[in-house]
Order: sequence, then structure tokens, then C-alpha cells
Amino acid sequence: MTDAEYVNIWMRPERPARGPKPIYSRAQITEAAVRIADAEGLEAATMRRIAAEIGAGAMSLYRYVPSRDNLVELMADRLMGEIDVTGMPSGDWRADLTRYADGLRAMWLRHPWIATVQRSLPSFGPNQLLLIERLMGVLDAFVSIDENLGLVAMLNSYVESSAREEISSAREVRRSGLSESEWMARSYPYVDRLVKSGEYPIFTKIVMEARQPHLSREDQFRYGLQRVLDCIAAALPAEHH
Amino acid sequence: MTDAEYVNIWMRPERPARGPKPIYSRAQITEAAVRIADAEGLEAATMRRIAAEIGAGAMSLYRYVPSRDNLVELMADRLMGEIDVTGMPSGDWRADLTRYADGLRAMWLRHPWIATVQRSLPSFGPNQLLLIERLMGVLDAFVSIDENLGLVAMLNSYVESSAREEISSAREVRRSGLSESEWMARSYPYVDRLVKSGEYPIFTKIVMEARQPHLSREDQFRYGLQRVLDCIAAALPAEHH
DNA sequence: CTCCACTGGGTACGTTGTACGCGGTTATGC
DNA sequence: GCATAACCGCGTACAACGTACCCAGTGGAG
Repeated sequence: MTDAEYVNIWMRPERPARGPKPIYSRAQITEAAVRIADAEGLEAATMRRIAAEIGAGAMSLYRYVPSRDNLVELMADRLMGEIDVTGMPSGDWRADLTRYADGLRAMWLRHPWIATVQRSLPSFGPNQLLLIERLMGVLDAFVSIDENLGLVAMLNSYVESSAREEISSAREVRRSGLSESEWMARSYPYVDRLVKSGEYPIFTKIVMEARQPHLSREDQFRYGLQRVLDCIAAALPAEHH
Repeated sequence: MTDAEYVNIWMRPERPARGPKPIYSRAQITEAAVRIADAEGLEAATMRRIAAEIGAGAMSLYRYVPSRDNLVELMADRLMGEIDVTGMPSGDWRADLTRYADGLRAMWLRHPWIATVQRSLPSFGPNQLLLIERLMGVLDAFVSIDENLGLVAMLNSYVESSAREEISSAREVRRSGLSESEWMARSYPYVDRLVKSGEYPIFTKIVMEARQPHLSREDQFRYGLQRVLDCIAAALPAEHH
């Protein structure tokens, strides 16, 4: 069987039968790559850099992984494994989904580079499969598979988009060394110019509002999450609200 | 004023005062880059390729644009300009938001590479600013700026995530040459193996469901959109439902 | 007129993913 | 036990990338 016949990573066996024992492993390589990406961004996790991290030659990695894109798939699935879904469904769907959403958000914030990987199609790694089983099991008894998919997608997109925002704002704040409220009106001459031009009243309201003290990001997230869960509740049979 | 002082693209003037007339323009370069990205993906829009497209030398582009990243920002803002928000707010918030959502979705499907650009912070180009004014104007009279931002984010994240899904599915279908329903269970030995293993009952239900005939993607989108708009309605003062 | 800020663009450098091939190692078939 | 084929780690090499630097030419300001 040639390499081309493995349509995705998860089909390709890690260890062959014959030949010398491999020194490294997919898990070790993936781990190193995640470590680098966490610290310096996904684009810093080059093949050479990852190899150096584990003390290997650059080309050795290709004995374990067919391409960098595939390695990124491995990394993404490793991240899915960080989301704790043990004991789901527990019988309390609202608690289950809250725990999942918190876990997903925390994972995104630990590994912000995940925002830059776009899955061509969900690659169905082992961790993602487990997640699907447990997570969709939560509403499986109440709604059709179709509706379940829609509701879960709604929840995911809320968590991901709010994490995206938090990530990019955190990066900008770190880069500029200013607090978020200072950032907009004071240290950004462009925004200042727009505000002073008077042509953008609503944009100006947003900027002014950003100067006020606000809920913490965490509280903001939880508030929005409750609203999303309310929407989900509205889609369930009345006896399960 | 040195280049470094222009904190973003929109501050940097396109045309200087003195010297020979430039042959090209930012708009022309951006247009060419968008054309290439539409046809072959964002990664195909390299500086050399864009330059060749308009008959320029590669390095000439840097007279108009400080870096490729900045050019991508220009491209993204150009896309925002495709979303028609004239006449908003019209007084019928539901119609306005529906029109916006349709426009956003259509734009994403015309330019699927937009899914791969992650804005570090919203870069507030002229088209995006106009969009903000018109779009947030729709609910501005009914809710606070904070709530408005949250609701608009909710709408955006729904449209974007459903567009993301549609894009990646379309790409996979195009690559394999199979219809979507065939794709999963028949032409994907990995999925088949997972189903046959019996360890993933819910995943299997999803696969089986995918074989059934379904609503078109368009209808699916509109159905989900109505649900999102219902959630928005629930957040408005009762007299505006 | 003289300047000199600007133009388009050629050359070159550092970095990337990875194809290829080498010499050594090991499980398998005889 | 031994030849063989499959596999190991990895050095070298290449094409493609973004872009720094430099140059000769150009045209408005003084």
C-alpha cells in the first residue's frame, strides 16, 4: 500500500512492523510543536524548529508525519483532548453544555494559534470523535440529529467567536503595553482621527463606551453564554427546559 | 514622518506630493490580488504573482503597500465594500439584518479565502467603518451599545461559521468530485471504518443522516438565521418584536 | 536651471517546506 | 545463520516565498 492511499493521517499507522525502532514518536513531535506554537505562534513551529526542540534532524520528522499540514491536524486533535467531557451526558444538559463551553474557551485561550488553523473538513481524530460522542449525546435524547448539529454548531460558534475576539484583543494589548481602555482612544491616532472627524457617530459611541469600566471578559462570556443556552432551551421540548 | 509612524495602512497616504506619477494604484493592486485569491486561494496571491497580473515588477508593489500583510488588510476591507447596506436602518430591523446576513454570506462564498485571514484587531478600513455605522444603526435605537455589539457579534458569528462550513464542504466535494452524501460513507474508508467499528453510535447517526436528502444549504442557512433573529428579538424591548 | 523626493524594478538574502539519497539497523523468509 | 527488504536518522539540495537594498530615470518645487 503506497502512502497516497492513506486518505488521512488517522489511517496511516504510526509504527511499521519491520526496521529499526524509531527514537521519536508522533505524540512527542506533536507535543513539541504545540509547546512552540503556544509560546511563539503557529508560524514559529517550523519543521526545523520542532526537530531542534526534540533534538532531531529536520527531515527525521517526515518519518512520522507526511507533511506539516498533517502535523497541524495532529496538533488540533491533541487540543480537542484537553476538553474534559467525562461523565457526559450527566442528565443536566445545561450544566453539561456550560462545562463544555468553559472547557472549549479555556482551551482556545491556552492555545490561541488554533484560531489560525482552518480545517478543510473536520478531520475526525480520536479526540474529536470522543468529543462528538459525549457532547452530542447531551441533547441526543431530546432532538433530532439535524437539530442537535445545529444547536451544537450555534454553541461552538459563540464560544469560538468570543474566544477569537479575546485572543486578538489580548495580543494587541500585549504588543502595545497599554490597557484595553486606553488603547483605543489614546494610543491609536487613527481611531482618534475618525472620532474627531464626526462622520462616524456610532463608531464613536463604541469607542466612548470602551472607556467605561466593564464586566470582565469572563463575566461577559458567561452572560452571553446564558443567552445562547436560553436559545437552545427554546428549541427543546417544553418538559426539558 | 517616517514609515514606522503610520500605525496602520489607512493612515499612510497613497499618493505623495512630489515625484513622477505612479503607474499603478492600491486599488488596482488590491483588485488583482482579490482576483487571484478568488481563483486560486489566498496563498496563490504572492507578491510576484500579483505583480505579474498587473504587468509590474515584484518590488514595485512595495511602493504602494508596506507589506503583504497590509495588502491582505486592504483586500479584506475591499470585500466589506461588497456588502450592500444602503438605506439602513430602514425601520424594519428584521429585514435589515436579513439583508445584511445574506450579503455577508454571499460575500464569503464569493471569496472563501476570507476564512483564512485573522484580523489582529478589526482594522477599521473605510468600508468596514461604513458597515459598522449602517449595521449597528439598525438596533441602535432599541438597545445599549453594549447589547448591540453583543447581538451583532452573535449574528456575525452565525453567518461566518455557517459560511466556513459551507466553504470547506464545497472544497472537499470539488476535490473528490463526489456529491456530498456519497462522500462520507462511501468514498471515505476512514469514516467507513469508524462506522463499522460500532464504537461511535452518534457519529454513525450523523453519517447515516447525511445520506438522507436534506434542505439545500441555502434553506438550511435561512432556517438557522430565523432562529438567530428570534433570539435577537427576545433581547429587544417587547414593542419592537 | 538645480535639487531631490519620488518612480519602476533587478538582484540578492534568509527562511520555508520537503524530495532525494545515503549508510546503518532490524524483523522476516529461507 | 544469513540474505533481503523495510525501515531508521538525517545531510544535502531546490524551488518559492517575503522583502532589503540599490540603481537609473523622472518631474514638481525653489
